[in-house]
Amino acid sequence: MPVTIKDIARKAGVSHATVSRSLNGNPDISDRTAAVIRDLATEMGYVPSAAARGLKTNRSHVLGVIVSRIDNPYFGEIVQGIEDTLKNTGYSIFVSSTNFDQNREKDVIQAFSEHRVDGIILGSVSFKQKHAALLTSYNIPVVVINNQSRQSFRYSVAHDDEYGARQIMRHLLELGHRNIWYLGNAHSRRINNDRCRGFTQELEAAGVPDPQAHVLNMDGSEIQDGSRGMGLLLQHDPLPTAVFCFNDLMAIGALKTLQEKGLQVPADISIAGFDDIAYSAYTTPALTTFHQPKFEIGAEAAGLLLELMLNKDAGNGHDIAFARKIRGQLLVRESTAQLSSGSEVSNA
Amino acid sequence: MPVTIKDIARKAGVSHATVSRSLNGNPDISDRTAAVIRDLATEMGYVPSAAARGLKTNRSHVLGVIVSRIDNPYFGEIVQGIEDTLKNTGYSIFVSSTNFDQNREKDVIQAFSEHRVDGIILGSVSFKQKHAALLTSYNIPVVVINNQSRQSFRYSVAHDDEYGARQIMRHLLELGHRNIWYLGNAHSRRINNDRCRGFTQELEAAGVPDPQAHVLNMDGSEIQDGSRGMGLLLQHDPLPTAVFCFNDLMAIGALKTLQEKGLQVPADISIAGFDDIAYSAYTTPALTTFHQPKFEIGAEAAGLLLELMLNKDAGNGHDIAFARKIRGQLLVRESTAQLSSGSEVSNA
DNA sequence: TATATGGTCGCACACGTGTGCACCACAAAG
DNA sequence: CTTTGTGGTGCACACGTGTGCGACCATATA
Repeated sequence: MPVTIKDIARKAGVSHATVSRSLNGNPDISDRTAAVIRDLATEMGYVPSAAARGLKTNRSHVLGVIVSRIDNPYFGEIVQGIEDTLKNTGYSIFVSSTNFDQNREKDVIQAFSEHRVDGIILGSVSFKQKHAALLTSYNIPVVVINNQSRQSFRYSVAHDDEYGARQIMRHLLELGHRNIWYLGNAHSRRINNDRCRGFTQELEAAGVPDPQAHVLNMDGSEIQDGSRGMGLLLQHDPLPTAVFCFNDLMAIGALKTLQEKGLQVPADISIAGFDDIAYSAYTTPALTTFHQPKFEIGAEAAGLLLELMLNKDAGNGHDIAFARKIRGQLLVRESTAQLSSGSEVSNA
Repeated sequence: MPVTIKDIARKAGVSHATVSRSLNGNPDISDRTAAVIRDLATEMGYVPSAAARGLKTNRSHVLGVIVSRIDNPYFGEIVQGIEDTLKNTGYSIFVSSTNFDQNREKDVIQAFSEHRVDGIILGSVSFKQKHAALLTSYNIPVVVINNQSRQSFRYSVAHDDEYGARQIMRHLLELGHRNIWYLGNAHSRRINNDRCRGFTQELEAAGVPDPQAHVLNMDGSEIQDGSRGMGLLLQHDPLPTAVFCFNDLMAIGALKTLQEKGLQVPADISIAGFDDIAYSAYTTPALTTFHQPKFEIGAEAAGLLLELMLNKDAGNGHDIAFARKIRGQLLVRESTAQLSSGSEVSNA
């Protein structure tokens, strides 16, 4: 039903080839003819068909983005970063969530490949090995963000968790704390390892013996995990003077437990989170945390993908692996404080 | 580069037409031939081209979703609802954010129409009249969620804000409160009007004189607006015993101000929010609010869109307007409490 | 045996766009 | 005048898929 270049050609008394060339700025066409046709096109409300164009050019001008859930604010920021860097490039993006479902993973890949997306950004946590291999088997660039699956991808963008953990620890150490615990999450191995490594290495550098003894890993990273974990830590004697939590959600859970037990934060215990999710600024007390620049990570991934596609067009082999680490920033708020001599609460 | 039905045809010794019919389940083809071809297709890793198919069938199997920002958790939940209802229908979705930018609005519409999306869901706040008209000028179904623009659309899904506001107010009235204020947001006219109407009507029904005198509208709905608004309310004598805030963000700002001023919530003042955003459950005290079912709203919009497209295929004129209101649920948490006789704090 | 019937399948065209090559008109050079 | 060059445009095919129509063959019926 929409007007086609043939309609324009008929009205202008030329062939559709001439219309095609005119609208694409082909220099073979005389300026006068091109101008006439361009005017006619806008007047008739011509909108090119991406399907037909893609059929010829083998480029869909569509990118696929896969996350685990879109209603997770963490991914929301990443996707926003992707979209903002893509907005003037002529690319549209498919957004799909796998919801941790393997069948869904398969369906999403199927849909993406049917539409011949020009590239894919993988922002999901786990991705089954088989599906990851399937993805790379198509000859299109794939960029993975904070890769969690066993499969390692050629192009990746990730947050530098170890660096972030070190900053958190230096902050706590500067405040005078030595009896610090790490409340971790055994489920996300890679991330947890990086953050835990930052924890132990800084403690060792400060001369604290056996940091591994001060690590407690939970089976998840939700609020209730933090809450329960803090309950366990409160059974130690002497009590920790500071706790570094795997992420902000767990820190919020920790705050809740401490409040229930009548302990003051940060007077009795300092609490630090990680990631800087939106509402960590509005807890009481406001959470000290490490800002993970999710928006920038998404933007970086999109930029990398654009570059890869450009190279592909230019015929350059893109066989150089590329792994970019992005660093965030320490955010000192109200949940951490100087270790005061009286704050060593005994449990006896 | 991918295998086509012609490749399969060559290998099977049949015409590409037979392959096409086999894969589409056309009964003209013998079961034996169809089975052979289907096996061959999967073996060769055939993936149909959506572009070529769309060119013939005039159906792209793509839907467009427009929101103002994806990193807004409110829209994140809506989009998740849309995606979940669409996941087994064979539709993929473009997600674009306008970011309140008119040029961006235009670009998004352009991209959608080039790709010939089969339908559009509009979850954005404001949409310029001209662009809204442009959208409806294409002959594809458009469903609008919580419409904020002047343009009225034929098909809409919206949250019943007036109903929600009434529930909040009945809750406060049952707790014994009479000196209740509404802290509103002048910027979003339609929503604010609905919520404010619920406020005034319930107060009138309870016999409270001149409810309009207890309305304070701010120029926005962010945390700082709630914070500032509560500061203004604290200059009244007698102080309100309860405040109904336009949304949760403003309520959080209000909580912050009260905490700074040393007032207890809910002992001194009860606070209620609206929308039930994720972190309203983790403020101290946890916020009493009204749960707006964003996920269901998105799902309902997607379902409506599917139905419209089905009718269009069946040739039924879809000229009956359809406006669905969705009702949420009161969520009583810790920020509201019974009016105690001693809680009438004087400002003198 | 001739005809009708029904089941299978191929031919050929179409969708909207891009592009190599040939063609034409015209100007400049011989 | 013919030849050569050049800028502008059309012809025809291609991309991958769907589909109306007719061809072909096997079987049943008269």
